[in-house]
Amino acid sequence: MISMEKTYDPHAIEQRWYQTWEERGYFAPSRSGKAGYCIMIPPPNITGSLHMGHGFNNTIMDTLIRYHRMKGDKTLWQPGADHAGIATQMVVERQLEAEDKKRHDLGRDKFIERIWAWKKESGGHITRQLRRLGSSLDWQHERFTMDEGLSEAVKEVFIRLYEEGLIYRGKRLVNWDPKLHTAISDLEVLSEEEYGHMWHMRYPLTNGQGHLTVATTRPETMLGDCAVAVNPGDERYRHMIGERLELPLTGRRIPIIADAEHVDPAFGTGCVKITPAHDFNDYAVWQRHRDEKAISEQPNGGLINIFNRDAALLSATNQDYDLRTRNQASGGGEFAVLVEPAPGGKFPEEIIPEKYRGLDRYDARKQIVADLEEQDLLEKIDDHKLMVPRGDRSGAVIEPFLTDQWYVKIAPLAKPAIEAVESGRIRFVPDWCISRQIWWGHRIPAWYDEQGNVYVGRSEAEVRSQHHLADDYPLRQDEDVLDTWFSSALWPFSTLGWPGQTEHLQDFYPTSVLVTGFDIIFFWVARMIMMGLKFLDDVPFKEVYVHGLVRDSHGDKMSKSKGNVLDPIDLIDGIELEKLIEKRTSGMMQPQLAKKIEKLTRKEFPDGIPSFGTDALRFTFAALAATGRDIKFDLGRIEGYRNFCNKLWNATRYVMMNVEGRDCGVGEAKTGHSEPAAELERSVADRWILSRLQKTKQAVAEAIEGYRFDHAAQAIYEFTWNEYCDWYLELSKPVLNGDNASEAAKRGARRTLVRVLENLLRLTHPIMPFITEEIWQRVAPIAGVTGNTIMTQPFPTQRKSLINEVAETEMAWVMQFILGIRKIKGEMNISPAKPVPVLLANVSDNDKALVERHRRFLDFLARTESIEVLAPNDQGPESSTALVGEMKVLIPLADLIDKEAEIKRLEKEIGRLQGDADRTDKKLGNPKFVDKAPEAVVRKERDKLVETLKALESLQTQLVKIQNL
RNA sequence: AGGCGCGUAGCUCAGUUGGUUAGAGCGCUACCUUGACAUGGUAGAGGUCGUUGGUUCGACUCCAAUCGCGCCUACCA
Repeated sequence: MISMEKTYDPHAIEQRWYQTWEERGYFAPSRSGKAGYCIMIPPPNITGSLHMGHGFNNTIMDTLIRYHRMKGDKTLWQPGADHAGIATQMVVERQLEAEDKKRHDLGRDKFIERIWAWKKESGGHITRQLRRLGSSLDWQHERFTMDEGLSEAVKEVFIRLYEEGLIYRGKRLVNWDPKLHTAISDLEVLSEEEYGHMWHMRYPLTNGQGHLTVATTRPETMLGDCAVAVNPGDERYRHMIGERLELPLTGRRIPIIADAEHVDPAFGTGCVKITPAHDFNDYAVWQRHRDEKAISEQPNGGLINIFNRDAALLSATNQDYDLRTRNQASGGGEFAVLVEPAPGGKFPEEIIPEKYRGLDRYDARKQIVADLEEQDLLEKIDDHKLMVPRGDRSGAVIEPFLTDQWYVKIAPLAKPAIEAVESGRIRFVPDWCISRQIWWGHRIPAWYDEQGNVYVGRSEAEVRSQHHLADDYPLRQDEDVLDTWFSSALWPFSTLGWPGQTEHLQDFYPTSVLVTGFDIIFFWVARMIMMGLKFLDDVPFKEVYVHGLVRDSHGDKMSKSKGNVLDPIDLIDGIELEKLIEKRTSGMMQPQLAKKIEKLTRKEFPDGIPSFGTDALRFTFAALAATGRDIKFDLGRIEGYRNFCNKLWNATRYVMMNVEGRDCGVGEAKTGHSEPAAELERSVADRWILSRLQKTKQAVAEAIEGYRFDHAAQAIYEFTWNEYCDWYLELSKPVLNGDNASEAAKRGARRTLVRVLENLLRLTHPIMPFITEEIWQRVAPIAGVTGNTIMTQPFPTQRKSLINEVAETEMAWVMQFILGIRKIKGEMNISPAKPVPVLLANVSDNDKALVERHRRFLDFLARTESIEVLAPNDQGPESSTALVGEMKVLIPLADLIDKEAEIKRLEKEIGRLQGDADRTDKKLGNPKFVDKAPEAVVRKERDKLVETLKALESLQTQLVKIQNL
């Protein structure tokens, strides 16, 4: 047997054990298990690296998985990653940028090759980090959303939805990211309040009767106005409805229209300029009024697009012109654009005065404001707070933009999902825009011919054969790819082999639980439910465990720009201060923050971060995982749990020291537990700790089943530290080392020591896999348990026969005795090591028997010099007093005890008891209480009062005695 | 604006269906290198449970109002 170091060192064991587990295939689902238990990992982005949220999330999942695996369930934890379309493309584009290249220089195929190469090289980063957390994921079945199998599932879903008319292509306003040149969904847009201005602009009436003033936050969009709307009930403007205005700077004439729905007379001037191609609300107004002659006679029916894909004003000289014509010919293509001119109409850019063509939107704004000012058409500029929508990836201000995109109809899909969740009201989000103008992702399985007809199919060949198209008939595949979330929504079944009818699908769908944070995930969950119900007729998971966010110790969200990010790996391995600073300040978007971050970091971690090990980190996450609450991650907490690991380690050292090579009364090893091989005697301590263990097992199992990982962690912590170590190990010492203890008693103690420890390790393994495995390997053989790994040992179950209330009561007496003496010593400043003579007064027969039986425990733990039972009426000499029930434990004053101190001590105790007695007395004196409260409660109060009064009397006589000294 | 959550010891958090003196860890104070562990041991100080009102014999717990903080959703040109 290798000797154990005095201090637990996680590094020596963690990676070694993980490798062993993985190599031996322990993570795979058992062949034989009973019930199926399955969790899908929320697939992390391949571009990602592990953050605290992952740490927390995976700790919870792994705890559940290990628990169920030990319970004998057929358990699968499905690993994998998300291809993260936009994020990944951006990473590789940035690399190209460093080489002074653009993705168009490479072309689509080469660019995608390059992404795959990047994935091969760097995509494993996060999965390596997941391994460091001890996550027992079934790596043999790792999946990637761009895998062949998953791509099949994506295509299959797309086609089936298309065939049912649930996927369609349409021209709509979308959220356009002018930097990434793609549409994004509502969920990828983050609106934040920013300070801006409100421009009040005058639009002159064409009849020369003055003007209307419109207020806007975006003056440059006026070039695309098709009307000004007022509320029909607004007295100020009612008479003007139908009149025309001259749209400044353009020479165009636009109507005044009435729209009650959109226009709030109380806001701004009560007049709203309508720019249908660049504002979602205006678009809705336009749809309501498009058939009115005054609108429809506007250029392009009033739907006037003024921007190109960079959100600069259109210009015939820029590339969009060519792109657009090409797109019209191909019926789709790389950039599905804009508004085609109405027959005989103008191209959009021709509507824009030449002066502004080609200007960026913000340059155009400046110019237009200046020009309006010059013509005295600018009434005023107010400061104004507004919500500015930005792309969550690029940070660019999103432009509502008119394009052709693919959509999924949400309402018919959501309906069964809602019924399933019974969540009642969910807002029907506008249909889900699923096409993205990027290259990395699942390409849309649609082909166009030169007439613009659309063919959807699994492949070009399939399309040709299905529609009887000749081989040389020109077809061109849609250039767009699907939103990454489209494939994520299929994750719970695409990973299991769908559309094939696989064994995995049989065993593990629907999965058991989805573990996820609040984040954006609501929509992901909703989409998984919709897709699951649609294609498998069943929900994708039976339960959803939603946990909070991991924040820093002050409750702030961790973010790179705040410089308060903690890396779970740094907590595991530790990191030096300088390295931590370097890490926190490198690659910053705003380098000017670096100084502040450095200062903050130096203050908070003057010595860097020490190494805590994975188990301590996991235990911390578990202990902080209260439901519905964010986690404030406090280093003090993880330090405490590192110490806990050390405590467990050293308890083991003690046990090993005492049991190794000795007779532990363990017979032939069987599965589960072994029977005693030789005669053995169990002390009250043995019976007590075994009883406590049974209750702890139950508490831990119930806590895990109820997702109360904090309760599970606390139960384990308390049992280990406060019961097993503080009391039981100490109580075992006089037995194991005592000359007068029988061999049978020693055997009993050894057996209990080692077997309780072995149980405790299995109990703790789901939360702390590494240390428990390491220790278990040493302890199990001695405890009479065989097996290659703790991972597949049965989770401990309560043995009712070992619950022993008598032993617990008896131990409570022993503990009270010992605590009483320690308290006197502590408060009287007597060294705990100093043996004291003890006298007992008011002793019952039961007390006498207990003293006799547990004498060696009392002597050892209370350090008594002698224990003498006084005659029934003998109150003994002047002493310091503690009560054990009605028995008085006396330590004679002699030279040991300070009289004044003892008086103070007694007075304090009497005061406390008196308050207690008064309170209870008052309660019992209230007839309403006695009448109305349940019998049991009243009796309890009565008993309590009697007890308190007895104790009070006892201490009072003691006080008088000492005062009279 | 709507919805949800949270305010308990200096700090981070528990507190099951209302019923003894509201608990733990860290921190703090005093003492102790006792043969598993100083990443330790023993003893101790510290809370009118955000505020106000109500229900009740009894409220940290239930109800209402209010203050403070956070999140989600939506959004007015």
